Amino acid sequence: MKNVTIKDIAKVAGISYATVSRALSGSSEIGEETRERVLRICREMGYTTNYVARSMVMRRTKIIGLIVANIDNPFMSELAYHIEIRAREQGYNLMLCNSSHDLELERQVFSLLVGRQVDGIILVPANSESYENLKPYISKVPTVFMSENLRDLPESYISVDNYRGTRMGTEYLYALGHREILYFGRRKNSVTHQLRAEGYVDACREFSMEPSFCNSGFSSSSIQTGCQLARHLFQKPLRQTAIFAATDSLALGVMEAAEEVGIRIPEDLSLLGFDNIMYSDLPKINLTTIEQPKKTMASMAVDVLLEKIGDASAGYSHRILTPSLIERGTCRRVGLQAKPNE
Amino acid sequence: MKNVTIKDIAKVAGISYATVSRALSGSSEIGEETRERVLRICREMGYTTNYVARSMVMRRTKIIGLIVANIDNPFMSELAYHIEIRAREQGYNLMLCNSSHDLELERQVFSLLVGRQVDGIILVPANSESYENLKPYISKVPTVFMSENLRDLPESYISVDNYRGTRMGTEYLYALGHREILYFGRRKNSVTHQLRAEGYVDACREFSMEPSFCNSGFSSSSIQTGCQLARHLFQKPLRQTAIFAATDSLALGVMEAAEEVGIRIPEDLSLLGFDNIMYSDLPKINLTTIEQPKKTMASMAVDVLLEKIGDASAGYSHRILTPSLIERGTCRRVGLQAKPNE
DNA sequence: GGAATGCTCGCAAACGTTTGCGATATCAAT
DNA sequence: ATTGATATCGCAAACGTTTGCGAGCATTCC
Repeated sequence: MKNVTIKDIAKVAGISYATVSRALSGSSEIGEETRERVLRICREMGYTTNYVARSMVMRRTKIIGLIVANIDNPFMSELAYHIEIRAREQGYNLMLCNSSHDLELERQVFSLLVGRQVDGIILVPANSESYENLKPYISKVPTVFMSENLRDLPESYISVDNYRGTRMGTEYLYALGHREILYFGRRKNSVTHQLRAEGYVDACREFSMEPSFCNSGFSSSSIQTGCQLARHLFQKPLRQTAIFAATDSLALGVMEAAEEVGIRIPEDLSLLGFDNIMYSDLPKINLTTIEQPKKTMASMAVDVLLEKIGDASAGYSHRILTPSLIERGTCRRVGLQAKPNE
Repeated sequence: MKNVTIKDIAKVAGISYATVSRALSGSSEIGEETRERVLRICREMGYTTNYVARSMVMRRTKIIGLIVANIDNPFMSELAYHIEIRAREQGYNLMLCNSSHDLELERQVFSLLVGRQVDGIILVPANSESYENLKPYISKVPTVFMSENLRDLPESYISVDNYRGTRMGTEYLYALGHREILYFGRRKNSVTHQLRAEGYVDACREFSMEPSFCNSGFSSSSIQTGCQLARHLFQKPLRQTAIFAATDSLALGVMEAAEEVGIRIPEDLSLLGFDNIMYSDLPKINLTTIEQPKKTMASMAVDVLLEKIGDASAGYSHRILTPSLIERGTCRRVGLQAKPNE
């Protein structure tokens, strides 16, 4: 039942176990015939290298930790998929943890991962306080932040240009004729949301529209929270002709609430999302949205992380990817109704 | 930069490092005052136990491996979420791998995980050949199979009663007045699909309906494959009044294709799914479906696994959970049209 | 022929823990 | 005072690798 070790191989081969190690590691300090003999014996005896022993002496585990708020969330799981694939390509395995949007838990799993001696950590922060919260631990292991970009963060992060995304989206809605746009679901404790809100506001200013908000007091942006928020919103008639949701999930929640009260999308109300999660593409959903290039972000995150792992003296880098508009069916052109000042 | 070890603590405390270890492990073979002094110093110096060193000597890593086809898939990611939470509660971390529905890759990642010395593996098999494919490796590490239940499998697995699920669903459709039901998207290389198909067939027999199939040649059940299949199906008029999709994802694909050709659901065609993924609950989707108790399955999977890890001599166990019908909006009562034999 | 070089390979330390065993000290009991 | 028991702690081995160093040997060069 005991696994066959390098010493067992050495014994049957009649050589020192150092030589076996060299045969396996592809070292040049070994004769060709002995190498082949060793490899043959390894195959016959079913040897597999013990990574924890190797990690012990090499002082690196070839494991990277991934902390997300919750892996059941189409955005996170898509990211995680591509991260795992990319990491494995580079010889790394993934250790997955859910922070459940809880700062205390996030700290716990983070220090757990450094105890695990992971070579690096990819973190999708719970919220904007994550950095301060993790500061003492972060110096212990290369870390790259994702998605939630913390402004002026002295650590590496990967994200889309959130500001540009909402700006682009707002311009799009303006071009469709909308003059009153509600920004829906802004969270206070998220810099990502902050930036998105700013892009929206600046675009409004540019077109001399009055920005208006429906803020969210929830700690996460799920369909449920979106629905609750929207239900409340729909209790009184809406003067805006379009809703720009901070998140696709929130937009789905808006759809749900709209359905309940009989508001038709896009006939009565245009709806624009952000993220382009997998299900926004469903024809029944067909949500117009701002896309985050998730696969690119994922590969880039592991590449940046590995770079940092390879060169500890390297500084940090911020990679901001450009979002793009995915035009589908939830935004409608509206006639310009006469306004007092026109 | 170097992490503080148990020896560093011993040095400043002026004691042997064995004593430090005992203080940390909560051993009774140590004085109360020294324990407290050691713990204090550990806190001051920021000591964290090195899990790989511990794993080395303890000969267990407290890591469990999770292999799924692809984590971006609402069913898998929901499962993974609850598995990770449950595992961490029990002191285990999760190492995640995607097999991408590929047997060769599945074998690769499996042996990678045993090399990682994981204490056990939870496997959502790529298909029905997975067991044969992994047989030589499986003896090396406690394994529990999930979801894809392999009939007569001499290993532990957790799954719903797929047979009962489709049987229940078919009965439901029959009760709604449907007399011609198409089973959609059966895969050949999946026992889960096999069992679901059997439940459907037996229910048909019971009600003397003629079973009919639209088989899938694809290796996975995604929205895309469902849509392609359904597009082809919808080229000629359908005599059936209801479609029982083998999977919610497939059902979503059917919706997509139906939308394209103008078939209304449920007015023109009733649609029943299986799995109850998160997005089936969206009001725009509102898919009637057979639910798998995913959270229960997840907790049970780690519990069964840990049991097996704790007692190596334990045999295997099969846990079959009962599915339930979630009645939503895609199945419609139909009038019984006069049939020749009535 | 001697030295220098290059190629293989073995020796042993090291990575940071846990733990069985033995040593010492303390204390109560006889 | 001697013994025995008990509590506390140190010593050192062990887990399975990698790797610097040196030994042995053959080859080559002057």
